[in-house]
Amino acid sequence: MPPKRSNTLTEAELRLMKILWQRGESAVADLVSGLPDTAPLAYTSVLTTIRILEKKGFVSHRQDGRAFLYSPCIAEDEAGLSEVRQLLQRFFGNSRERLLLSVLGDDAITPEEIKRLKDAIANAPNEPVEESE
Amino acid sequence: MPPKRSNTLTEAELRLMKILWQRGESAVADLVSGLPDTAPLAYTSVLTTIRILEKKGFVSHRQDGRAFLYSPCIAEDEAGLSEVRQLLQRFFGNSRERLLLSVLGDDAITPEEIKRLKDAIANAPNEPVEESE
DNA sequence: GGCCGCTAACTAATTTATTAGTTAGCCGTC
DNA sequence: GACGGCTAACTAATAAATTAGTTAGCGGCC
Repeated sequence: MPPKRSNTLTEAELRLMKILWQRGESAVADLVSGLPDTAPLAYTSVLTTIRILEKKGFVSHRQDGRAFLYSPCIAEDEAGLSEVRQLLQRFFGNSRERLLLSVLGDDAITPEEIKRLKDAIANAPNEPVEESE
Repeated sequence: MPPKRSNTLTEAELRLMKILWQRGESAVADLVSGLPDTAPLAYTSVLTTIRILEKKGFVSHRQDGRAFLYSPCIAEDEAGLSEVRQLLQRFFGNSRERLLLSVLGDDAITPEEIKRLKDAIANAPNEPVEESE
């Protein structure tokens, strides 16, 4: 059995999604010009990747004259959360506590960051936030 | 440019690493029998993957009679931390706070989990842990 | 001593991921 | 009305990932 299509964003896909999240609805030419000069891509390369993103359901398009305008189907936050859940499942037995302990135990963390984490969790509600009704 | 070899563990690779972390030094036959009956793999499939893991530097082997015994080169914690850093870089602009806010904002989190996270961070030192000297 | 079974090594097949070239259609310009 | 430039669609090339078959060597068993 060959590898099945990833449900997460690959590097090339994420690069495009970041531009879309930043710029909003964009034509392919916009995406090309939105790429950093240090790592440009050919128009056709971007087109190929964005069509894969559409097949995966991460973006949709509408026609505008001759060109297609692409929009993200999920927000950046949602994509990040989806990746966090993936990580939780793969490496932390779905334990958010174990994930947090890993973050806290990282030698590269600074005291200021630890303080910010403490503040963030202090302000967290004790119940998960309900969807507005 | 084709995709460059991932620095992270793929699904097939992670499955084997988990067995190695659990069992410690193992022969290929041990890995095969350590796989769940619901998703077995052929001996040669495991062998192929474990050799890729060795090429990537995740495992090393020593000879024991005719067989090779494979051991993990990194601990499960280290591998998890490495993935967390990857996630931070890819989706959270290297902000641990933004990652934590994402975890806390997950609808699927339970009040008990939030409490455990609060406890965990309350017990965290204000300075990153120094290596023992 | 020759055969059986286990091992690692090599080969193979399929799919995804990444990058980009070629093609064909449309629209405006000269 | 033909040409140039833009577009999407199609094709292509390469490497990685996943799974597994084939080969060759070595040791033990009858």
